[in-house]
Order: sequence, then structure tokens, then C-alpha cells
Amino acid sequence: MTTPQLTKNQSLVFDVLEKAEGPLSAYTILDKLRDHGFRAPLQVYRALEKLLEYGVVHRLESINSFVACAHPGDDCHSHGIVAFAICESCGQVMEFHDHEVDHRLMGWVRGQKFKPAKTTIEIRGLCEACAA
Amino acid sequence: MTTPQLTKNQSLVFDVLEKAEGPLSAYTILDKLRDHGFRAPLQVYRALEKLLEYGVVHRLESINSFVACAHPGDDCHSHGIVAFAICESCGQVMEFHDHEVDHRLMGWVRGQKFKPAKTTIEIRGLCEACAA
DNA sequence: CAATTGATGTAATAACATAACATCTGCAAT
DNA sequence: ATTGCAGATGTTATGTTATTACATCAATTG
Repeated sequence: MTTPQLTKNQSLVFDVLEKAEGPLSAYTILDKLRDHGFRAPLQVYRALEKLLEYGVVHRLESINSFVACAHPGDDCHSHGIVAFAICESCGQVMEFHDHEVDHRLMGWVRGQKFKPAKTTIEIRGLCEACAA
Repeated sequence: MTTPQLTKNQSLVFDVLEKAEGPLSAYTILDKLRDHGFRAPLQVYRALEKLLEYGVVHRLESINSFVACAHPGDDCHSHGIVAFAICESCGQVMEFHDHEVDHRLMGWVRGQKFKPAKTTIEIRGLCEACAA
């Protein structure tokens, strides 16, 4: 899927996420955009919904937050399942892909005749700097 | 870790989860326990916290719900990372383990000198019956 | 008994997410 | 050009999930 032109609100939300050091909650994004006229959570959630659909933003289920995709220029969908390592101390997120992991998980679901729609892999812990 | 004797509230919450067909939210558990004297969310969350610690209950991050561990008698911790396939139609949850997936993920984090604490693998989709 | 610890009870509030409805804007069809 | 539609936006209210703060209670132990 190619990313369509972003609307005004989508661009604002995406810019905030791109400039952020780490993942942000929807309400944090809202606060950062009040100066730009944002008044209600729905403005953020609606933009996020599209950005997620386009694959330029990821949702981190385990911390109810959102990050810009770490692979600008690539089409995230081409990488298969995206995995995240999330530092619980500094908030830094590392995004990665592992075809063998995808293969094993998809092999298992195929054996169960389960039809996967969306897969979440999130590793919470401490990054090298914070673990020291 | 061996599971200690459960307290009254822990037992009540665990029983509700064991008898349930699928995952339950904390507030659903609360409603089911009002007859047993539960009045506030915290009574549920506190019990869940311990049950999660003992490994007899799992939290499904992507749907903000909880399930009893599908491997009674086993110590879940001995299985390494637990993965879930969650049917978005009927709510059924399948729990499984894959050592190769664990190995790949842990290999990756080791390469990053990341110290993992808790890993989530959740596949949402449709179970065989619902996909038909 | 006093002190400590872990479990519990209760109220209030914080944090996350969606429903429902109104309005606006750009554009295609006639 | 105007009508009609679709998508985006604005606004209010509400629903859902989770935690903070503080009080009480029960069992244990020094």
C-alpha cells in the first residue's frame, strides 16, 4: 500500500510523533497540539487510525502509546511482523523484524487453521544504557 | 516459582477466570463478583496482580483482558515466552509456546544488550470456526 | 502488648477510548 | 452552477480501564 497525501490533522499528529524521542500516548499528542487548534481526543484518535492504516505509525499495545515507524521510505508491510523492544526506564523503542519468528508464528497458526489479522510482539525491559 | 496458597479475593478472581469461556476484563470480573462482596475495581486489580505474579493468570495486552493459564499443573515460567492467538469474533484464546521463537527474540535482544523483563506475543484474527 | 506486615475496604480520580451528532469542504455528475 | 455525495473535521458527552490515597483489619513476631 502506498501512503496517500496526509490531511492537515494527520500531518500534525505524524509530525509530533516523528519529532518525539519515544512513544507518546494519544493524550500527550493532544496536549502538544492544543496550540494548533486541537481540542478533543477524537481528533487525535481519528488521525492515528489513518496513520496506523497507512503503516507509518505503530501502536504499542502494552503501553497504550504510538510511535512513528522507524523505517522511513520503506513500506512497513513488506517486512512482515514488526517487533518492538521497549525500555521501561527511558522509553526508547527499538523496532525490528525477524523472518524466522514470522515463519514460526505463521506456521503455528496455519496448523490451527487460524486466520491472523494483526500480530503484536513487544519486549519490555531495559535498554543497554539503562541496564548499566 | 511455586504458587502460594491463594487468599480469599485471589481465589474468587481465579475461579471466575477458570470458569470463563474466554478472556475477561477487570470490570467484567468485578461484576461477576458483586454477589461475593466485591465493590471496587481495586479488589480485582490487586488480586490479578498477584495471580499474574504467580503465573496462573495471563494478561492479554491487546484486548485489556485476563485469562487463566491454559496449562494447569505446569509452571508457566518453565515454558519461556507464552504466545496467544485470540479470535476477534468469538473471543476464544489459544495459548502456545515456541522455543524457536523465544530463541530468535532472545538472540536479538542479547545482540542489543537489551535486558528483557516481559514479552508479549499476541495474534488477533479468526479461529477456524469463525473464519469459515 | 506493641510493632510489623500483608490483605482488604472505600472513595476519588486519572488515563485511555469511543458514540453520536453537527458542520464543513472539495469534487464529481448532471 | 448547483446539487449531491464522501471524507474530514469539530464538539459534547460518555464509556472503559487503571491507579492514588487513605483507612481498617488480621496474623505474626519480638
